[in-house]
Amino acid sequence: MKSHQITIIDIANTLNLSKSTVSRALTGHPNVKVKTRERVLELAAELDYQRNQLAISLLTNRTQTIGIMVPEFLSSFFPKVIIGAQDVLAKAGYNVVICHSNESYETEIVNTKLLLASRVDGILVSHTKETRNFEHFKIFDRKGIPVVFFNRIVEEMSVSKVAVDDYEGAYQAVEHLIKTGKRRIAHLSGPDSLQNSRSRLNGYRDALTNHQIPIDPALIISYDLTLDKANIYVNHLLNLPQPPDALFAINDPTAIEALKVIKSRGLRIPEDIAIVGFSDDPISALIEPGLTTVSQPVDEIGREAARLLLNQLAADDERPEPELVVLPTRLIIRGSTVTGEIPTGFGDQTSLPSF
Amino acid sequence: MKSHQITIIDIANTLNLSKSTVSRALTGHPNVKVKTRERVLELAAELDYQRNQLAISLLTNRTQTIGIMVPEFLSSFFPKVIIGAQDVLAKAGYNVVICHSNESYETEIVNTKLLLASRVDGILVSHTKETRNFEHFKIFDRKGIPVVFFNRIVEEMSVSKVAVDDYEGAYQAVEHLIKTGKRRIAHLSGPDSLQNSRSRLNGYRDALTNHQIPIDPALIISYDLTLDKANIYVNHLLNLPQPPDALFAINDPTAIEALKVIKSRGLRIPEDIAIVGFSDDPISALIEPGLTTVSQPVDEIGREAARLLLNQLAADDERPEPELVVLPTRLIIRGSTVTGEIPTGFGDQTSLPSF
DNA sequence: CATGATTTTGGGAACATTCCCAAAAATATA
DNA sequence: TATATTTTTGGGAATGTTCCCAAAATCATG
Repeated sequence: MKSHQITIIDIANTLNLSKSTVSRALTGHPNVKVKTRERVLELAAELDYQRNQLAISLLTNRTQTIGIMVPEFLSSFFPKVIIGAQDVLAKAGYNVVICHSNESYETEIVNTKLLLASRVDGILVSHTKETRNFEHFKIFDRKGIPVVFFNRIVEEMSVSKVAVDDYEGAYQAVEHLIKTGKRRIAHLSGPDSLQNSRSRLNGYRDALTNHQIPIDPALIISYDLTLDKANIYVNHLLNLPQPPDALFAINDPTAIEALKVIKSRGLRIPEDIAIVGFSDDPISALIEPGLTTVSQPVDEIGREAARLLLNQLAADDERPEPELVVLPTRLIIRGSTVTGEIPTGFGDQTSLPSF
Repeated sequence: MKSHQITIIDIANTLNLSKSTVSRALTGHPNVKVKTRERVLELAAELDYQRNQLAISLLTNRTQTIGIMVPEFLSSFFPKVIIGAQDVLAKAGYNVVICHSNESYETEIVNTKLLLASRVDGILVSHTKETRNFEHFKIFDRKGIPVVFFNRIVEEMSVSKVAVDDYEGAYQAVEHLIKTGKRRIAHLSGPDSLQNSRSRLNGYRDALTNHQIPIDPALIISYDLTLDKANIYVNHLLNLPQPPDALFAINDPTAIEALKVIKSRGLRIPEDIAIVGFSDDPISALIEPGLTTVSQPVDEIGREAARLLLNQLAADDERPEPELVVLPTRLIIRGSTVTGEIPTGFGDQTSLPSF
């Protein structure tokens, strides 16, 4: 049983004013006597009046709400992005609704309908690994609701996007492996449906080629990011007649899974096989050996995506040109690729939260 | 520029019907001719009509939205809770708005206002470690908006709550240490403001007392969960004239921090000092040695909290009695407390997500 | 075929707010 | 003091929907 909500009419009646005047007083409209405004504000505070955003939204057709859709949020990556975006959006007066599609295309479609139904003013999206058809996002575009992609971006849609330099990150990771003397470098890649997966693969390829190392297709395995399968693929690689002496994994969870397999087989890391991941998950600094990985400015991805969305939202006449922001990556070297001076594991300043 | 939204009036005009009839057809009201309903549904589908939830909310004073407020969501704990809750709530037709207060009392107050302004139908809350005054939550109660606490529960409010058996979990953890021969067991406790922190401390105390081990106040340190301080306290404990031979930490991040310090001092785990955490964070299975910890049914906490909220929401006449659900914990034994048969680290089936 | 019963439809109020325009009040000017 | 000007206020429409009640249409029964 929700109790009666105080409305401007309640205030108007008590003060013998019209709702129009009360509305003006509360919204800071200039045409209202100072004395009257004071009386209204005082009573409003006293009654703990809260303006009903629903009514305003109905009238203005704006909900001041942004939807953020991510494929999952169990790893620290997306929560960090969300926190960054939320911070920027909150300062601009927007609420945020978070959806996670659980890497399922079906769920993503459902979420899309949900966000449409709750009449969000815009959305920030990182699509699922299953998504190959983007019609459900184009609906937003057609309705004039701005869409910004981040992390996993969609080339076929002309909207603002935030990515990191996946190509360069991968290139540097592989180059680092080459410099430590590795020659048979395997790549556990992600699904072809993900743009960042394709870019990382390209970076891997070009780094090898530019260092006159032939590309061995047997060392490139593309998989669907289902971790228990990573296990199988790593074992497969290790069982090759000519097993790899290094592994560049599409992301940290995959790299960690590989690390488990390799350790359990009694191989030495990095002497027998070196490992590099991608994203610098907090776990990567804690395991042993510490995981060399390509870090991304995660928080900044969220902030930047939010800014691009606000840019689109700000223009009330005509949509501004879509923008593409590519943020830099940075190679973090730990014990999984080098021995000696670099402390193995536990070397980094990480801030784990408390619960 | 948002484009015009299709309304029931558009449909009514096209079909020469009144908005009332169209509304009935769409909502499945029985008093409408089958033929008419078909025509309406057909046109609605064709025009991609979406009912405007804002208008309905304004009318019914229900937003079909639930707020979830958590102190942080960088660790895997709260995201998992949120996923569980969201699943249950979505099936009951509710949307979810997520707020994180970043362990800040100030932010929590701001979030409270936000949720109040967006007229949520109910809230699920785990308060910050700073929160000692709960007036901002009582406002919801007074307005008839049900509140359910989980994980960090508030004793002074008579609302539904979901907790785990912190006392029993702590008791078993400490008893396990005693059984492995440890006698000087330290406890790095959380702030006194958290009910679960107090319960775990009680479990620790009673386990010692029941095994005729005197409680040494020098071995109990209560801290504010700021991880860099954990470092200091662990060093302090190790520097005692009679250092502890075991450490029971309030949570896994604290335990992992302790593990780092202990390893860096060259002590053996568990021979010199054993460690137990609380919550079974995915990291705990990956580090070396694996961390013995008290696991909680995280997903189920969220589901149960959502169910209790739905119970409160369902009764449209009078609020039902608040319920308290206490879920069981389970001790997960790993290499940080025992040597030998138990695999050290990497022993568990963990599912890390992909990004 | 008329009358009553039932099904189907339409009109208007209500939800809380803002905004436009007109009316009223206050103030300035002659 | 009368008139013009400015400030302040009030009334009503509009937003999109549901629900109630009355009106209209259809159907059944004698």
